[in-house]
Amino acid sequence: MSTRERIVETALTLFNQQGSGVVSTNHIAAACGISPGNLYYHFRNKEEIIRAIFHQLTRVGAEEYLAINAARPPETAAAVTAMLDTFVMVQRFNWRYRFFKRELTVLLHHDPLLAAEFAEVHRSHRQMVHDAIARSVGEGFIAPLADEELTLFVEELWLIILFWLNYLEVGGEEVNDATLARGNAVLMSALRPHLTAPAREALAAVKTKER
Amino acid sequence: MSTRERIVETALTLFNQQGSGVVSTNHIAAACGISPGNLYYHFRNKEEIIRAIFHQLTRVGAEEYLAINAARPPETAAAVTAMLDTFVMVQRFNWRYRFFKRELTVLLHHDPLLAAEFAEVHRSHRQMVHDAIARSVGEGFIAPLADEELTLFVEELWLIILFWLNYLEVGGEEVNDATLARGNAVLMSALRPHLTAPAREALAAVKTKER
DNA sequence: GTCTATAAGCGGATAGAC
DNA sequence: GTCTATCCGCTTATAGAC
Repeated sequence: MSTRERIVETALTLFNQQGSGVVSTNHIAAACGISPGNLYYHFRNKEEIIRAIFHQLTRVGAEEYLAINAARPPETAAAVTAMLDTFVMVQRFNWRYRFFKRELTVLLHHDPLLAAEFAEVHRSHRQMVHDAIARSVGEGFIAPLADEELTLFVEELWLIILFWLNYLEVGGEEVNDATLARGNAVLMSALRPHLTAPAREALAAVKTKER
Repeated sequence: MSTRERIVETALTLFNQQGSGVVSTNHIAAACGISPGNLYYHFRNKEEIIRAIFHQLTRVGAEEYLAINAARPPETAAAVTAMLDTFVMVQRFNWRYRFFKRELTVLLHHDPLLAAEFAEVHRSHRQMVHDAIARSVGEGFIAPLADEELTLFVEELWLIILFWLNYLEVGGEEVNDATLARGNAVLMSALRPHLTAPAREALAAVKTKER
């Protein structure tokens, strides 16, 4: 692994443990076993390291999402399975980059360049949720919605996905498999009133199989 | 206004504008027109100022909530009106103390004492939402729910209320009357599938009257 | 690419006079 | 209650040798 990559990985670990605010470039260099000067050879400043983490996060997230959803067949059962798998993937993903989500608003306030980049990714991800729901309506998995209702529904789902980890943390709750699963349960609770009868059956079938 | 109160108000303004991370105690003292030493006479450190803001926020929030909900009559129309008024109140409230919500996870990570205090308030507020929904079920305004479903539904609503402002900010959207109103629309969208027929009629009546 | 050394500045916090 | 003066520690960032 190159020095540059080691800096990014080390920074991610320290940021997750202690928060990016209290971890200085000196800390990162020391934990890497390199000198501060060397760190500044590879990165202009701390913001640039954070942006590098963000780029990695974006790339990895897209890959994992596509691996689950790119080629799923159009059956309701497959849709339900893909949806549940995606929920789990997103939760694990958020946990891996937890400092970023935890400090998101502060980081964006601090670095306008990062804010612009994130806003674009944010919109495109929300669009992906929108497309996924619209496709599911077409497949008879979700009950039809007016355009405006669909937009609000997507925002609701996307907000839960984005902030569940923060919700746990501000409530003083530990992040573990049980609390992450509860986040998925909240998502399902938001989704349930919109499911069609076949989807409910498919969901029940998947759940039965899991036991 | 006492010096202590002026420090708290000035700090709130500066934190909202620039973020608590970049505003130092020196900045606050200068903006107050007092010396750094004097500030430290009134507060042991910056965390104590932030906790003072939090205590004000908690007190004001409870007062405003009770003013709307304490003595509402048990009719469905009154329940719908109180609910809508509460949504608007909460949005304005979050905006007034926006730095606190924006930086919440970071602030709590930084100050275990604040974290403990906030967790308690958080639980009690969530319980208030729970009680309000349970009462509305009793009044025939919301369709009956199993206990587990009710808990998930409350978490869903509470999460939207807590993080709508953050959601807007991370998307690079301006916070204004229109985007705050959209937050209320998302809340209504989450609520709508659970409303009973009389509640839908009452809601439609209120909306018609508003025009 | 990597190191050492160091400049320059800021933040938190306190002592002691008034 | 309020001020002035000041200390300490730390961070960011750069210069220049190897």
